[in-house]
Amino acid sequence: MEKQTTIKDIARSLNVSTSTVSRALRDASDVKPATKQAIKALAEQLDYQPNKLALSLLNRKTNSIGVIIPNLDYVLATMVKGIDEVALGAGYTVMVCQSDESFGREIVNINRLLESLVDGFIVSVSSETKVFEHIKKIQNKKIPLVLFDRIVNSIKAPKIRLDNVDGGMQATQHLIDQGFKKIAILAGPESLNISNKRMEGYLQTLKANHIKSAKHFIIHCDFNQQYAYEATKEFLAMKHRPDAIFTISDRMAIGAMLAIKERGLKMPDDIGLVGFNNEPITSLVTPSISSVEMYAYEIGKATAKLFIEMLNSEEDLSQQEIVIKPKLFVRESSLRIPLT
Amino acid sequence: MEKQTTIKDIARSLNVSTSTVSRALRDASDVKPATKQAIKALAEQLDYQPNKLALSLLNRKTNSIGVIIPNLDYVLATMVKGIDEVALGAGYTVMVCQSDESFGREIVNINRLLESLVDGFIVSVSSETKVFEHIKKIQNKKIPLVLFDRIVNSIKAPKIRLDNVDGGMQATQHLIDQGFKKIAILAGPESLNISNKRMEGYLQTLKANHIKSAKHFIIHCDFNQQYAYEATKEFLAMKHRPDAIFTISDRMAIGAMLAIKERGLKMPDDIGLVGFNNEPITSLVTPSISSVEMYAYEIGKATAKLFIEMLNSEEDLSQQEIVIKPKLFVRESSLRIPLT
DNA sequence: AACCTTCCCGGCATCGAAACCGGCAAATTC
DNA sequence: GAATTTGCCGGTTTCGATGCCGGGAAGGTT
Repeated sequence: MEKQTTIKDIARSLNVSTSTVSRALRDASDVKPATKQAIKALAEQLDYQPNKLALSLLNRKTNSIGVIIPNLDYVLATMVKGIDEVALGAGYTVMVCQSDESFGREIVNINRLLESLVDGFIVSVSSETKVFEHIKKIQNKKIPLVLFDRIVNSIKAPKIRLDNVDGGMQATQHLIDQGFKKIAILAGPESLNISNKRMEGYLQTLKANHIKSAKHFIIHCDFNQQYAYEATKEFLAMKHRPDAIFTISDRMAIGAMLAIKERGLKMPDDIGLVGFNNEPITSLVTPSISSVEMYAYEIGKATAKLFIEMLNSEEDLSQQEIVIKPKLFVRESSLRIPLT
Repeated sequence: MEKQTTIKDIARSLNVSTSTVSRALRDASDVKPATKQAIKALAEQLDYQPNKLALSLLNRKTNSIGVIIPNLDYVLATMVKGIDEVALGAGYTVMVCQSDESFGREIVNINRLLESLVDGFIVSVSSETKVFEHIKKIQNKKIPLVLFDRIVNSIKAPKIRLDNVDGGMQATQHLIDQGFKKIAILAGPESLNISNKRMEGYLQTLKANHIKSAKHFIIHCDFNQQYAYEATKEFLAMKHRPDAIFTISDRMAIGAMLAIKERGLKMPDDIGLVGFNNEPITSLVTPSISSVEMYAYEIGKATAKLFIEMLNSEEDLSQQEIVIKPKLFVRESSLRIPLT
């Protein structure tokens, strides 16, 4: 790494002061046109680029955003794309740090970026995260924070999330409408809000349809194909096994599908299946899997917009909560009665 | 954003100089134990964190790496995970910037990070990138650069890549061994090295087996399911259509599969199919698709390791090229003769 | 000739931290 | 008792860029 051209180099070469160079490059009025031109020409020639670090130090502003996410799966990668799109347009550089669903990594990542590297944080927590001191630390330092997707209710900050309850309701109501009677749910980690909300939608819908929910029809497991596969085998081994399964992610739906196929059961005749996220894979497997679209790209864009609004506005946006409506896409795995 | 605690605040509070505070916090020997303890206690209490910007400005070192990638698909996300893992362990913060396969975005991203924000670059180019001035700019500034996956031969820099020729050979030889005679290839953009190398393996293998290659059995198209779908329809509409297709990515293989199914052809009996990347989806579709594993996570880790080695070593590593061997995973889409 | 504008530019402080140098006092050595 | 060492600490400079203040020179006004 070589020494970059600085304002001093230009000043020395032309026998002017650094102040003059600075003024000339910023097109200030009080510089003699001839001097200004000479300075600009030399800056161009030497490929001068102002040192962002020096400016950040001076202005206490880095023009970058720290994005903390639990992993880089399809949904989050799509959200990051949305964030990126908006942030880049607004002149911000995005620092993506994934914590690999590890609480420790999440803390390390946040602490690193807290060292005056970013102007604010956009955070989605890991599934291991059960205490939130590291996130409150951000707020204690009065650094802007926006939560998205996997939000935390106990933290007062602007939030963007899917209407997960509604997603759970759409999926469950659809299964009921299709004539399924014994609907089980493969829920995610109990620590995650999104998991519980989707389950809440499931429970509410059962109740609204006067169907009793059964504890043994609820299994919590990690967002992981293998766990879902095994949990589904549990379901299928029951004496009175469920006739439909709602999984709160598509990866889990895939695991469930494998277990169902292995058992020799047919979808949707023997058993129905609905997933969540509407990943491309759901329409590629056989049978194709019904799934709830969560509009990840839009969530990403809305998050970045809200974040930038927060930076520029004096108002307290911490009560703000943007809720995106999901939409069920019906496919073969749950379709017994043709949709009208 | 509030003013952070600085070394000066501590100095003022305790009526010592900033130098003393600095020394105390770095555990230098020549500070009176009592003073040192008082300083440390106050620093702890005020939650003092050294300002990274100031240090970076002083030391000309940011301890962060710019990772420029064309998108965040499964393979690249996996590679980024590998890079992250190693970089984090070595004390570096990773700035991931995806250019969304856009040449313009790639330039913008690189220029932003060039403004003294990173100690070096790890780059995989976009499919639109045909001139490399922006990458040479990095080198002109003598900033460390490592290329990975989608490498550029004309640039002299350490490189980590898959043995793409070998991957193409494994796939093609396998199809030949399975009795396929008329093997077509769905190649990627002609501008991309990885695409051409995989095709080179295909051509070499045909030649080695005394099979004539046919121009109309080669179609170039973007890494895109839809394009692959349409290109495959072209193949299938031919009078003497191919009896096997090798696609250089799994997304393309999926597109091909859809076209094949639509035409009512059976795999592997009517037509064989081999993809590339070994994404999870290949084992989930029906029939499952044979694919070439490229060990993305390992490539990511190797890349970060080489990069860090480059930073710490005086040697010229620009001739270094690490080549990872791929491995074909055979599945239903191409298996006519049981493997022994 | 004295005064005032206007134009142009340099000096200095600032941001936060650390390296370097130097100085004062107490403790140790001869 | 004088000389030297050691412990402890402060001042200054540096990194790159900008903002503010002030000042010299040229030109115009009375």
